[in-house]
Amino acid sequence: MTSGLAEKRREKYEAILKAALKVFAEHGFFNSQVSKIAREAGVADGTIYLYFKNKEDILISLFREKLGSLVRKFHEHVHEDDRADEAIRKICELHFTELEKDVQLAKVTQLELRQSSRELHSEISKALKPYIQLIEDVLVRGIEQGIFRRDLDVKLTRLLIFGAMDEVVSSWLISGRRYSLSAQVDKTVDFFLRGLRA
Amino acid sequence: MTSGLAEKRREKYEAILKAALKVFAEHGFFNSQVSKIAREAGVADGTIYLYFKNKEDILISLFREKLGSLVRKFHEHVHEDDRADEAIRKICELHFTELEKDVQLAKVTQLELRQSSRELHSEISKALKPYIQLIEDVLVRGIEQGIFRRDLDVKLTRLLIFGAMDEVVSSWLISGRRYSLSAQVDKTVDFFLRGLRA
Amino acid sequence: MTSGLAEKRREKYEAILKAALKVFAEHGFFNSQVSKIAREAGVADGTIYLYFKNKEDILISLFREKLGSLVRKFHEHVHEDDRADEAIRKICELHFTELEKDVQLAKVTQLELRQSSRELHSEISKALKPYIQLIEDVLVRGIEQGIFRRDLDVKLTRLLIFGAMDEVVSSWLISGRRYSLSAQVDKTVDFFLRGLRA
Amino acid sequence: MTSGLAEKRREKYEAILKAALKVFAEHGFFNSQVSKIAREAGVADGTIYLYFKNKEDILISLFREKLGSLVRKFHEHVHEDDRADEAIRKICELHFTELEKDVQLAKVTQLELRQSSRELHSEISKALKPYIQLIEDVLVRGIEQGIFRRDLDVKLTRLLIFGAMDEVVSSWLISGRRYSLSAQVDKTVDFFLRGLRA
DNA sequence: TATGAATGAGGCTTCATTCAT
DNA sequence: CATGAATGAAGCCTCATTCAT
Repeated sequence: MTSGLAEKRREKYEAILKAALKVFAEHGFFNSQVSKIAREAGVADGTIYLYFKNKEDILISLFREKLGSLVRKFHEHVHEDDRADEAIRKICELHFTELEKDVQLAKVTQLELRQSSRELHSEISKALKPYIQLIEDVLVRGIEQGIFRRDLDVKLTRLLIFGAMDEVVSSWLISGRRYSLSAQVDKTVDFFLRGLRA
Repeated sequence: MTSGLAEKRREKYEAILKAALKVFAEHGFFNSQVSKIAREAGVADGTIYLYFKNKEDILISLFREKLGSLVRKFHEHVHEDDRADEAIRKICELHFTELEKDVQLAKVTQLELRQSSRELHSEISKALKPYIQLIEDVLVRGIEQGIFRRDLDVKLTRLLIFGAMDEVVSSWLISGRRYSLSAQVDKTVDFFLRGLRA
Repeated sequence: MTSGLAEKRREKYEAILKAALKVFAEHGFFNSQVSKIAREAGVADGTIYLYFKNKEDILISLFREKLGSLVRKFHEHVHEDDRADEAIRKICELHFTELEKDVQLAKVTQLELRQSSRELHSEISKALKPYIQLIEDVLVRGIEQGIFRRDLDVKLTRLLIFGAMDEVVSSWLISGRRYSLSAQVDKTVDFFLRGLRA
Repeated sequence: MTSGLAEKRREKYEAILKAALKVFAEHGFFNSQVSKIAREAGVADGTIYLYFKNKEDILISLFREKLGSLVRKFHEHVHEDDRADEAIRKICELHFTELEKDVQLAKVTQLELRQSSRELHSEISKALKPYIQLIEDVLVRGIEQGIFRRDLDVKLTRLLIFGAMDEVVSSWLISGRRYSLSAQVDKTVDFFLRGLRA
């Protein structure tokens, strides 16, 4: 039997994060009040501070948790022995479908990702790093497999790929999600692979 | 001699915007105080409100002015009879060199571009529209010139290109500008053109 | 023991109103700062806003509470089966003695009663209505009892009576309360009854 | 020929007062901005301060001028050899018709008359004094003429009369002037005279 | 005299955080 | 652990008044 106590704690922790995701997505970080998150989570204002250091810590934790589980999902679906071009397709597919499934996460990711505070920035970079790294790994593998060009600058190219996908998601959000995001996968991947192939 | 009155007004208006750019770049919109902008501009707090409706209006005006002059610069350098591939190169070159020259503008663009407030968002989208449109125009021209693929989705592709460049700039900023941004032009354009060419 | 929670809340609510009464009486609504009321009430500035929507709401609530309890007092002392002329005497007596007892209330009533803001005005009219109505009821009863003239315009006359008493109080306040207000009851009522009697 | 200079000055002085009357009547003293008065008067903000010490001085001057001319009008129409009861009728008639003719003055008189500041209060009392005194004079004369009761307390009764009329005007204003004010003269005077007659 | 741009003190209100229960 | 009332610092904005032109 797992500890009922720690489990209870974990549950409330997640309830608060879920509430925060909703509130941040709706109003943005600076226009979200801790009290609103508390109400949404069904706890008292003070309770928040038993689980998080401060308001910013909520956002950071949120990114860590959410991006962590996203990255895990990528790793589950992209394997070392996959062909690199298939891996790139898989990555783009996951990127678009996962954010299409979880609009709140998409909003927070796109709208709050580039906020201000020093601490925030480095934390978010840290949380994103494994994903960017995954893309780089695939690029390296593709070169080794002879599928991608040898002269690729993998550090630069991973940014081009991530940024391009990121912008497609942002634009889709700003448009009010008036079209299918996942329907953009094929054309996007096509553009990438032409840029990558040997 | 030309009207000293309107000129004086224009000068102060620009002094405030210049101060705002500096303060916003350093602290982000929500962590910037109007009083700090006033001090930086060498005017009284109240003076700000003779030139701007409120704090948000400063940011919006800043975008309008800065992006407006950027877009003008693009139009000066990219001509209708240019080869589309050369135009793409020119765009990327300007994008990187202009932001490398004006780090504060880069910071505000990257950090504040995706802020929250409804009004803000639509204003910024409006300000960016002509640039995104310019990219699209070049793509269309490229297809007409037989240089780019006929099956390009220009609406999607303009986002891929803009997003990729945008991410390179962001990453460069986050890195603390430890390398040359304009040195990335060649490899970036190479990647683009492979994705675009017929 | 009864609920200490709601009781506590009520206590603080009344402490703030009491403080507001004092401050408003001394400086007038527009020259009173919320911070001064808070200090007088022994609470933090922010606490005020846990009990009142804004500064104006304090004044409105003050009127509602104070005039409400005044009106209640009138109803306790003036009964349906009283002779109408005795009822008029009672009303004037209470009007003068109650305001003589509570100078701060008198000041706020006289000085702030006719302030500007739309909302304020209608709220105050609403709070005063039952009192003016009480006077009218007594006039109607007097006519029915055959004590007062049948040709009285009760809507007009209630204003004459209220206005006359009101002015006596104002003048007494402005004079610096250099004479007894309640000592004016007999002569005032005498004047009224001559005007009313059949 | 009168001095064109002083005349010009007088004209602008009155233009500002007229503008102030309009603005104060519409928004109340505390919600009226000096700049709004200036705009209404067609002068620059700074010009106001060439004619008035400060904002409060505008209100005080306004009262002095307006009440002064009102009082003059009363003196023109009420003569020493009139019967006192006719004089009372004349006073009430003028009170109602003059304020009915000049709604702005009525509003300022009723709404701003009892505002806060120390200086203001005493100034207004001073400006009102001659009018209240006029009523008292008539009362005294009425007693001498054997028309009014010998036992009248003239100091008190002048307040009752003024207050009653004042309230009728206020109520008429608050009602949105939905009925004729001057139509109330007969019944009002009837009430007064019953209270006064020997 | 007249202007009106500039000033800057000051007030209302919000909200992250604390702490007594 | 949980609560939520209370705190009080801080910021945006207004507007009476001044002064250089």
